Amino acid sequence: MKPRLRDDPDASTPGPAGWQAQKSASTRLQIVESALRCVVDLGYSCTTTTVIAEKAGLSRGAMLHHFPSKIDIVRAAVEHLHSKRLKAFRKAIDRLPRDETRVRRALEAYFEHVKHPMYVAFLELWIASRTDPELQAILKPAQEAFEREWYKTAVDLFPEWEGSGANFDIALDLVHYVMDGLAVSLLTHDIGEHERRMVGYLEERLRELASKPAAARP
Amino acid sequence: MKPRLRDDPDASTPGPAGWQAQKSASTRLQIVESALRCVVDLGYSCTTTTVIAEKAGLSRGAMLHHFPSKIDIVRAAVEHLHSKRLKAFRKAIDRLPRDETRVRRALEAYFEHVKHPMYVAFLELWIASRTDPELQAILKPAQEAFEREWYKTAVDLFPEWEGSGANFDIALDLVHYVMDGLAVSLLTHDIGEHERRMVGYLEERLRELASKPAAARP
DNA sequence: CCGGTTTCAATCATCTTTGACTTTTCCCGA
DNA sequence: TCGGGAAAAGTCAAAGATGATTGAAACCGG
Repeated sequence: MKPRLRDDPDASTPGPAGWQAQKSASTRLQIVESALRCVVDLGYSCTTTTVIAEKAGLSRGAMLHHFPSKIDIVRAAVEHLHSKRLKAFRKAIDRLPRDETRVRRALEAYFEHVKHPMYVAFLELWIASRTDPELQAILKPAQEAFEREWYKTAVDLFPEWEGSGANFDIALDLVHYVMDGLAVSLLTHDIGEHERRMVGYLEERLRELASKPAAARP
Repeated sequence: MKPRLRDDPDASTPGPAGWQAQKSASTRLQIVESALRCVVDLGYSCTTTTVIAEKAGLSRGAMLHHFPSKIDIVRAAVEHLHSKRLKAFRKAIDRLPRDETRVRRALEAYFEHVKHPMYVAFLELWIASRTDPELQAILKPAQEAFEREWYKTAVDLFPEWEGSGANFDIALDLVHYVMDGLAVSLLTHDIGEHERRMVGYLEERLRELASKPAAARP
């Protein structure tokens, strides 16, 4: 029913060592991605070990061999999610041209980021972590790392803003808050004119903040 | 253990009809508020009938007499929450002076609104409703009603903007998205300088949108 | 004072989720 | 070819949540 591991094209470790054990990392990846799919499709509270195993195409017992407990799956899933978010974001930013369209394109890259199902998973986990200390202990450091990376990326992308004082921080905050608000809206209704117009408006505000005389950073 | 219903000071119906049945509406209110408290304190997924009854000070059986099923409690809780949000919001708006400080004060009123635990409950339910059709069927109409009311309130508060074309809509969207983003941020960390600064920035943008030449409404 | 109705309490059966345990299958090297 | 060990599958009991049922207590009208 399930193809042999050796034939599994999902194997992402091209290393020469073809251990059987090493190959079973593919199974772990399947489990982790199944868990994230469950969070997106069913919500965090319905993400039970049973459905994760079902969607991953294994038995529960097999899964609990790789991850002794549910929290271990969650931990691995969060790390995987964080890594994917970061990689996708950096990739999108790295291919931006260094011309006039940078602002617009960076905004749209970030907008794509929050439209992605990955961000839905993140929001589900984020909300759940409010009342789940164990999850919070896992998610908070990952998110803080992401935001630091985001800040660094922004500085890297707009080096000329670095000296522009508080305007730069305000711009980042503005993008952050508006995008989060958009993400929450997009959870329940499809994208429409309001959302697109807001991205356009954001762009104008960013250009304005970039050109305005620098406000003193407190 | 529980005071007699007749002595219950929570009774909000000052009508002359002192029916026993009428008074038991107080018990229903207790249950509903307990449910909302549970959503805020424990999250929606941990809001079980058992803890609701516990926090309300009744037995589970007694509670299930008033609300035959859990979804009935949720329905009543959503309606109560919606009503409370609306009333609190209108009250905050109605006492705003009609002077220059309107914009700032309206913003702060809305900020207070999203800082309130009530809004945490709403967010929890909103996220949960993404993957819970039954909850969505209850929550979505309530939220749409709230947003319509919000729009009407805004028009009422800033009548001179009504003719200012798309700028008015953009201003409302902007406030909406930024405040939602702030609310998500405030879920997990306390309010700080970033949040306050953003409210200040929002105020500037609203004044700008109000004074700028009207953009054609599409 | 009494009977009926409403409110409250307690118990029960069912279902789901979880983690531990046991068994079977498969891969690799000797 | 065979045996060791990892991977996968299946089984089990404990805990928790839900809804239904039954029994007790309080209140009202007559």
